Amino acid sequence: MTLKNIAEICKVDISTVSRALRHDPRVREQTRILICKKAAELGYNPNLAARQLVLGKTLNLWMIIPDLKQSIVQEPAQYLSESLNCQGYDLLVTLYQNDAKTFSHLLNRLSQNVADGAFIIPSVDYELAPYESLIKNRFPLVFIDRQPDFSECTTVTTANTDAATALVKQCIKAGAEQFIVLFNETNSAAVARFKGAVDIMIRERIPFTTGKSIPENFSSSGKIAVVASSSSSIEQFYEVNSSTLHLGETIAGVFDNWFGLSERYSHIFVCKQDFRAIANQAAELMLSKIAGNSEMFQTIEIKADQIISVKAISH
Amino acid sequence: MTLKNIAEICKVDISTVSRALRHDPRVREQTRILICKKAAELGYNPNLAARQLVLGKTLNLWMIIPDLKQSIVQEPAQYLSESLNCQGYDLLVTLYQNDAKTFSHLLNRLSQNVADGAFIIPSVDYELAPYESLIKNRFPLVFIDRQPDFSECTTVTTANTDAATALVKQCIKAGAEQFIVLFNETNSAAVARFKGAVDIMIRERIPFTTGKSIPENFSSSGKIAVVASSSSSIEQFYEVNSSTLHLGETIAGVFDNWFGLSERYSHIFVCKQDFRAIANQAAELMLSKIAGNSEMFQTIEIKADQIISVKAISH
DNA sequence: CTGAAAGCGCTTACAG
DNA sequence: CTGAAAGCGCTTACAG
Repeated sequence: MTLKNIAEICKVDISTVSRALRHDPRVREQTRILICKKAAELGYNPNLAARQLVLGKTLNLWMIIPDLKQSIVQEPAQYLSESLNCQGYDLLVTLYQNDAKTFSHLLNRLSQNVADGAFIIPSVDYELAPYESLIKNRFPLVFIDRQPDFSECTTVTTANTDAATALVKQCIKAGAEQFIVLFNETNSAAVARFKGAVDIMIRERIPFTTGKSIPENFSSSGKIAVVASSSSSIEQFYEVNSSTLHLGETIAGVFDNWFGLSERYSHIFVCKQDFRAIANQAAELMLSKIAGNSEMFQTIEIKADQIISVKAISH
Repeated sequence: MTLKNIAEICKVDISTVSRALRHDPRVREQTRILICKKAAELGYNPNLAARQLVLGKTLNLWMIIPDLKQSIVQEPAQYLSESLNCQGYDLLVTLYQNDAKTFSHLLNRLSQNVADGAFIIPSVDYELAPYESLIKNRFPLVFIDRQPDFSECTTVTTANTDAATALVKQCIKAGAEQFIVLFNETNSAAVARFKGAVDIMIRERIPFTTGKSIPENFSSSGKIAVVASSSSSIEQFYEVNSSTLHLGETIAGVFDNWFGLSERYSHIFVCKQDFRAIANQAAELMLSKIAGNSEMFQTIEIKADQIISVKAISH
């Protein structure tokens, strides 16, 4: 069922059908009504590929993500999808499974006019190479959470340095005297958190380590806090060092969610990223890039929502 | 950068460029090499919309899902994405946020030639209406986990009735004497689980309730088991009835994952669905539908992987 | 082995 | 208010 079929049935030109269906005011109401009625009867649906070809835009936006397990992936995807729908765009989520080949494949698709822009959460390729062609062609790209190692990119992320500092302060307030800092992921978000955590410890002369085990110079009586991006890192650390850690005495500080065994810790703090604000900011930047208003590259940091206490025992 | 540009530069016809780039053996090797070299130099990328228009296929498959929070969504999405990539398809995940309007919108897109087929996890519309046009046009559709209320559909799901029966048996083996059955979701998967759970209880004359609270005729000494699709349903029940339930004595049985507070229960059983098998089966059905080999509608049940014991205390 | 031509299903100046 | 024509960027019979 195409415009041509409808044109034949209504005995008008195909161009009139096209106009009528898009409610072009130039077509006579009577003609329009007839055409729309027939089109509905026949179950006409436009062929989007044809429309895209002539208009040069797709009204699709891609979101390229490593997997579906992390909150930083799930939540922005939901919020973006919602807010972009209202703007007339469809958000299409594609997974690269932390695989560099698949990642390049998906970036390549973007160069083939499948979308008008893309949100990217990178995690395998921080080099310029796979992005080169997109960047040369000024394809609208917005990075979320973490960014590649080159400067020609726009990124929306949490104010991770400040957030990590705040998280550490909470732990100190709860009695932490020594720290294990586990922000070891090799991405810009973890690097910022690491900096935020370590800076304050150096400033306050608090002993800390960034290794996988508890060092000898840690005082056996000093209360230990472990800070990390996810509870699984902390749990893993706990298991390796369970002989030295006392059950129910360690303090834990993580981002986003706590999924660990609570009984192991005396206090658990969770720093909540403001995913809704991140998504809204990313959507806004994308739309202005598509409109051609924002040629600039910038990194926008969103303040973390709050730090909540999942568990606190009085001592 | 289009075929036309390359044709001009190489001083050949556009059709020769098209053939050369697709390695048509008819073009002379020397010509092909020149063309491919130039195309690479110029960073040529085909316009997929144009190709789709002439070929009448997109090599895209959509997956339409309610949200990203459930394992039944996350895991099949990952496995499908992986296996379909190998077959030359891109899997595009779209979210309808449990919203009927958005859901219809996405189904409508499918009628507009955006994909060659779609995997659907329904949860708002079990009626025929929104699917009608797709079904009339024999658009390849594979439902996952749950299915709509009409028969013209192909579904891949867990053998939920058997799985629920097995889960109940585990609880009985662990000492359960009375049951709370919470499979209350209004979808085909929950209905099958409900049946599997209740059937065996009736057969074995075990007292059970399907309500939101513990009924009076429950013996106060008999060990209680609660079975549900997710741990959050059980936790919610526990909180409402915490005054009657004894801490650490109830038995819990759920599907997929345990996220609850373990200390409340004496035994926790988790029935693991075989998401990999579900995804593989769904992919296979989709491909044969696209190839036109499978006009049949069928429901395929995948045996649950296993029931694991997350917590068991000896008594 | 290569070219000229038609066509996929749309949109949109340009005439009338 | 409507039609005839060109064109978006490809692919593929059909000739030669």
